[in-house]
Amino acid sequence: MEIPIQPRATLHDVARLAGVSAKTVSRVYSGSSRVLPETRERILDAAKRLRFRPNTLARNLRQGGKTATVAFVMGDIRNPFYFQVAAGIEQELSKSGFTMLLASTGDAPESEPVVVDALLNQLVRALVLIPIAADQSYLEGERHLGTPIITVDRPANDLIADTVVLANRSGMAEAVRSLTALGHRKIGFVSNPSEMYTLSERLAGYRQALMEAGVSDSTPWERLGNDPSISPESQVRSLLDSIDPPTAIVTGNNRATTGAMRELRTRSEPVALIGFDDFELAEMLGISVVAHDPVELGRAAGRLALERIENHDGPTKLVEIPTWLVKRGSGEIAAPVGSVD
Amino acid sequence: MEIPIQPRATLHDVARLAGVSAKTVSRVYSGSSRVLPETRERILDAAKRLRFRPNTLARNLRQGGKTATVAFVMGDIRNPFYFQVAAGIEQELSKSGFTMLLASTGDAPESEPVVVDALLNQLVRALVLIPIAADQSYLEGERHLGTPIITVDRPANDLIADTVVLANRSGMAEAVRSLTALGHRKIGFVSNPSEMYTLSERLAGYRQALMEAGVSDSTPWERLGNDPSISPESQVRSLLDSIDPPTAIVTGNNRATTGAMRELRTRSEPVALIGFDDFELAEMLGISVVAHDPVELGRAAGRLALERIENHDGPTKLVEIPTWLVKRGSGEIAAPVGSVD
DNA sequence: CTGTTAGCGCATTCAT
DNA sequence: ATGAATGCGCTAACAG
Repeated sequence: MEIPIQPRATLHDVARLAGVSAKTVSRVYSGSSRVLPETRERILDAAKRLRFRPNTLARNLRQGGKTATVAFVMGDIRNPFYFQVAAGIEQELSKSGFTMLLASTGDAPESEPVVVDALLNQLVRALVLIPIAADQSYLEGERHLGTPIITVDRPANDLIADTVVLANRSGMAEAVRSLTALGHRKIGFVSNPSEMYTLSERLAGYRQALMEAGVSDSTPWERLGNDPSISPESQVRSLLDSIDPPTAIVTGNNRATTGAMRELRTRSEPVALIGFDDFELAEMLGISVVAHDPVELGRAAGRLALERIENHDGPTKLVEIPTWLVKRGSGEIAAPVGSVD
Repeated sequence: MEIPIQPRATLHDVARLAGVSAKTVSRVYSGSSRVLPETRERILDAAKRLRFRPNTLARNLRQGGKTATVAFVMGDIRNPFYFQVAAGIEQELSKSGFTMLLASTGDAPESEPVVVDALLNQLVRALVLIPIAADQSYLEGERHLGTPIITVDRPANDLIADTVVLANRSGMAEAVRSLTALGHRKIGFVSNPSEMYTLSERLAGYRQALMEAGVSDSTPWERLGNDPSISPESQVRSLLDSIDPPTAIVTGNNRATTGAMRELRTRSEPVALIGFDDFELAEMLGISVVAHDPVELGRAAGRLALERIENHDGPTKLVEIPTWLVKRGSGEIAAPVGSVD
């Protein structure tokens, strides 16, 4: 790296070398107004020789302090789900020439405002956020400054903002209905600790579908994992070992599905299983799931951000990304005859 | 969203309201020099009332056109491997107050220069790149302008740059040695089309270990998947159906491992299998793999970027991230007696 | 400890 | 079609 670092050329340097004024060079790069083809040539030539690259900072400053970036703040950066979302956002933004600034809160609620603030200082044009703090009211000020705020995967608390969520409730309800249609009535719900909002929505969908099938109290078969130290496996175990074990199980998320599979593998009873969230080897393993497209979640958020940047007005939007039931066998096991009391 | 958007306050607005000069306000926000506690109070108070947020654009411009951002350009944004890398980069950068600008080339080699250029226009302080174009010489100019360039996962072509790669060769060699130690000599190498560099390194490690075990020509057992339309399954099938089938198989990457598993499941012959790249359910499925930490790959790249930003000089660095063999059963199947001719 | 002057690199007036 | 002044918001360099 023995590089003789040369200073960065400016408009003026290019102008001098090309024998024109700075403004003319500026015109070439803004693209808008017309420049004589031959002077343009001379300028581009000079720019190339000087490795000129217009200073976005200065340009943006002059144009009213606006950048072409959107911030995305997520929780645990290792969670593949969030990265799929990030992928979607980036995909959508790049179509419009925007770039994405990415940061994570490391899943620490108290760091959310800090991280968000750091990004807002970069003068982003919009903020996409997976809310993790208890409360997003600290963003109220920024919102009044005209920065569009979009939350993903769950709504913000104490803040008006556009939101993109999965069809958690209806997706889970569909899964449970497919089980009740096969005669199941005793259906376990297992979820390891997960974010409150999505869990409660999925649980609501589960209860609703059971209600429709005539099961009014499903609490005996619910294992909600409020205690993080209890593994999904052990929850499934407790279900199956109970006096009145379920004939089918639905899980509230990816991790719970894996845990359930692990436990069911050690059992001989045929228990139907439908998971929430698809995963890579689910097809090979024949696991039925409520699938969805996390990338689409991101794309929707990206579009929402761009729309708001274009036009700040209009009512708050709530976008729901569809889920769909993928039948791969594990969920298509009929209830044993006589299993319904 | 019926927000009465208020104009953004500037230093001067705050100064006026607090009854001081702009510079004093500036001092409060730069933090460096001392300001009388009571004036500081007044200023912070005024700032809060005006929802003041220092304009990073202007600040950076004034301070020499430098931002606190690093660009990361990756190929296919849906590839979880790259996102793990991104996670590592972000993790490391955020420690030093830098943020990451993220963009993807959508795996289209011809778009790499375009995407890179867009990010460089944002005046990033360093560029981390997963090279995908045939040639990175187009970055020579930027390098001379002092922008550190770090490539990840594979070296750049025709460009001097710091590089972080996996220990592809030694990792694969270790896996193959563990098989030869169990008596295997006929070991298949299967890889679906993957990036040239990593594949050739892993192949080299495979060949080297076989050489050590006295197998000088392994080509009959190599299935390199240069044709994207040929699935790993079919390659494994062709191996097992050959006149002299292998007693063990190593795969060149994640996808090939899954494919191999799929095919081996349909077979009765006990064939040892070791995959390259770990995956979520490998443990549950008992698949031995050459594991590595993609996040660490990113962290190393992030550190390298920060080092170079601090100090541009010094020799080009090549960092190799270790891999390790995880024995879960599938690779610990001894060769059948008499399988060595 | 605080204020004044100047200018970062560029684009928006208004000229010519 | 091109050029000259002016200022975006902020901070370095100097005052005082």
